[in-house]
Amino acid sequence: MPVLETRDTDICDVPLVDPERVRRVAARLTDEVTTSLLADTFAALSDTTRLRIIEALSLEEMCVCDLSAAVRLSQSATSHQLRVLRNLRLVKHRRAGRLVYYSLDDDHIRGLFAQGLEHVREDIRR
Amino acid sequence: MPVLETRDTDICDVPLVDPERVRRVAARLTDEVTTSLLADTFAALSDTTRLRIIEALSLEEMCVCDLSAAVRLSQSATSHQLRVLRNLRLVKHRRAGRLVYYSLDDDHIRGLFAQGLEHVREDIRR
DNA sequence: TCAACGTATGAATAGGTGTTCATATATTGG
DNA sequence: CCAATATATGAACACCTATTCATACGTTGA
Repeated sequence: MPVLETRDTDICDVPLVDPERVRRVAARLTDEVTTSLLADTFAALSDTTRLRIIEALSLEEMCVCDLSAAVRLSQSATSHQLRVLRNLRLVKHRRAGRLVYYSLDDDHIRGLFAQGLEHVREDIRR
Repeated sequence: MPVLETRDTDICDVPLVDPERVRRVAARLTDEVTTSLLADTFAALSDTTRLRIIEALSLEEMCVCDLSAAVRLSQSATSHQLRVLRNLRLVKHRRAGRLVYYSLDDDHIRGLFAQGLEHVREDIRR
């Protein structure tokens, strides 16, 4: 977590152009806790390997071995990333003997993924 | 960019449980270029500082000075982050004398932000 | 034209992240 | 109960990122 600057007296080191606007906007910003969780959620989607994992699991439930093959990632790396996604409660898992099957546990993520894709594709078109 | 593992002969180092499924899913994964752009887009949203900037600019157009005050960040750090967002074409800017006004240049991002917020808030509720 | 001001940027640095390698854990077949 | 197998995890390492500090750049008022 980067150090957040605190300015009690003067908020900014340069004179404000429109203090009223600054106050107004600052007052409407989402609280820190929520923003932090939001950042964590997007961070889960900010890596190509996790995106591939998420997309794969959004298609079908898979065991770790098959998943790692499908996304072309080592078993270990796949497992590490699955833990990240598990901690964020984006995937769920069930045991089946020695196998562990993972699947998406969050429809919002599917939605974010889809909406992000739409944006990128439109961006590519230009 | 992390090193991507390549396995020509054997895709995985462990025997596959369901090779057909692996093939099927792998075939449907989004191509690398698009996935990479998608990851970049989400990466822009994966930091609380940038999220605050994006939210502020989604409310009102602001000059760098006022923006840095509103999001409680140094002028320099704000400027650095604006460059990141500019490179991703998420914000646009216009000069007004010595001032430079920034605003959101991407409605999709507003949508992603909103949808992400919705997810997080529902998550907090539980 | 020059000083002042708002913004941008390069370098340095501290902290974070993703992978690999080695190994531990859990489950089952024999 | 033991060997084999699937998955998980800790440590190490290379790379990336966000901030600060110093300074450069661009614009304007005097």
